[in-house]
Amino acid sequence: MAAERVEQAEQTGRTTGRVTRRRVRTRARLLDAAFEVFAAKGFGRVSIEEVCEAAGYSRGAFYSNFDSLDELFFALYRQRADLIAEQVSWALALDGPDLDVPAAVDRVTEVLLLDLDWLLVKTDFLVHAARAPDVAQTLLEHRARLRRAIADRLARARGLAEPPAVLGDVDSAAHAVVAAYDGVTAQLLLDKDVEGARVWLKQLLTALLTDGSGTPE
Amino acid sequence: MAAERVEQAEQTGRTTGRVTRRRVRTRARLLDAAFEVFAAKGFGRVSIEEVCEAAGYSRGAFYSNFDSLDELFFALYRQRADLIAEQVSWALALDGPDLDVPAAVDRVTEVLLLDLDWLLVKTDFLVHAARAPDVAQTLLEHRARLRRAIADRLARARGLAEPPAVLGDVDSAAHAVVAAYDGVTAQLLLDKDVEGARVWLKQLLTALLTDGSGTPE
DNA sequence: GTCTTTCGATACATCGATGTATCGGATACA
DNA sequence: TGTATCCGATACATCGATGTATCGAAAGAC
Repeated sequence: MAAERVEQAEQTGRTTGRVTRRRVRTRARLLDAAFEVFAAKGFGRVSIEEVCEAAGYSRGAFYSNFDSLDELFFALYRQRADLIAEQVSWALALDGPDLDVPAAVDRVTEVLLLDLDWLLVKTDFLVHAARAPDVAQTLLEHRARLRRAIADRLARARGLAEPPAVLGDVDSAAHAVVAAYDGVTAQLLLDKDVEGARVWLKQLLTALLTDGSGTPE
Repeated sequence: MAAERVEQAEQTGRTTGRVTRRRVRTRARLLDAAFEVFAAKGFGRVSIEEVCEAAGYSRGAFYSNFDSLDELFFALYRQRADLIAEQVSWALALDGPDLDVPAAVDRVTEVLLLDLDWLLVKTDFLVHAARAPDVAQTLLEHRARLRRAIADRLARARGLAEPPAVLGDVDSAAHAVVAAYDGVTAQLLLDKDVEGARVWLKQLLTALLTDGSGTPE
């Protein structure tokens, strides 16, 4: 029942009927608390009560807003993922019509590897999605959108800049960019060296996106 | 107490004192069952009892062999990871002194992306390790060994083949290989398209390891 | 300000998982 | 084959988490 209410609210964008202020606040706080707790302990080791405690609410509040931890997790992921996606497309759009590859790589790298906690939660979610086909579907669509955005950007730049890589089309290149990101993430989750990861990702991306001929201007 | 016994047994490679046959068998069966169950449901959603049931034992057997699910998980990871590592170094060593890059890539790719269940468990373990520094340490060492093996192989091939990539040294190249592997894994976990992933990984690796000048012979 | 509706806190019932202690059968060794 | 040891099954006690039902208080409508 909690889920239906929320759905309704999201459809209108505003609260429908008598769905209200207080609710939005507590829902937001629950989500924030969940983020902290999930990041710290991992989705699999968190109880509903822990989330509520961290948020300063009782379980009553939780069950009034969500039906299960899974649902909350999903909502949390959507919220944060959308936010990141926005930042990325913003970073990609910064240049004029022609793209300065190294600069764009720099900007995107900053955004993507900024928050270790987010990477933790995101990876947790990946593992979760890997066993829930419908969730996986959603995640795949997110990833596809991201790739599309990158591919579009690269395509626009292609005419002016040098040929990009050994990878044939821009789609492959975009695919490679995402793969590199995921790859670097894995290492980062273990060694926690954010700066190192950032440097390494930049290096990797430039290697993938520019030909062997050196940095383009 | 279960842990100490096991440690002892692993040191000698054979059973010490009165540690014995039956034990080894049930331990192995518990590990196999754990693999299945973890792959199917994810580490976070599995109870000790479920593992025992799948293995055809009672919880008594479990507590006689392990102290916790975490310990079993760790043991399981080591077992399988060592096995894979062996297969990989075998695949790498197949060529003579000089390396046939595409062929080696083919072979390694077969080994690495063969078993979807293993990827699931492995990723679960990564997420687990990301929050347990000592476990992370072990995993990092595993990865370092793998990179070293790749780097060594590349170094031996370098003299004869063409310059490899835009990435400077062989260490960077090895690093990139691992990153590509992890990156492709993420996608594979979602779309479950093993063949596609294999093709894509090959493409990515050849792009990283051979210069833009085309496939080397 | 009142009145109605909604939200969230509390209390309760239940369930499943954990860990331990104990015991009977299996196994190695003489 | 006898015997001492080990292994794993069973039973039990406990704990924590879940979900629900109920109720008082807050918030919006008028």
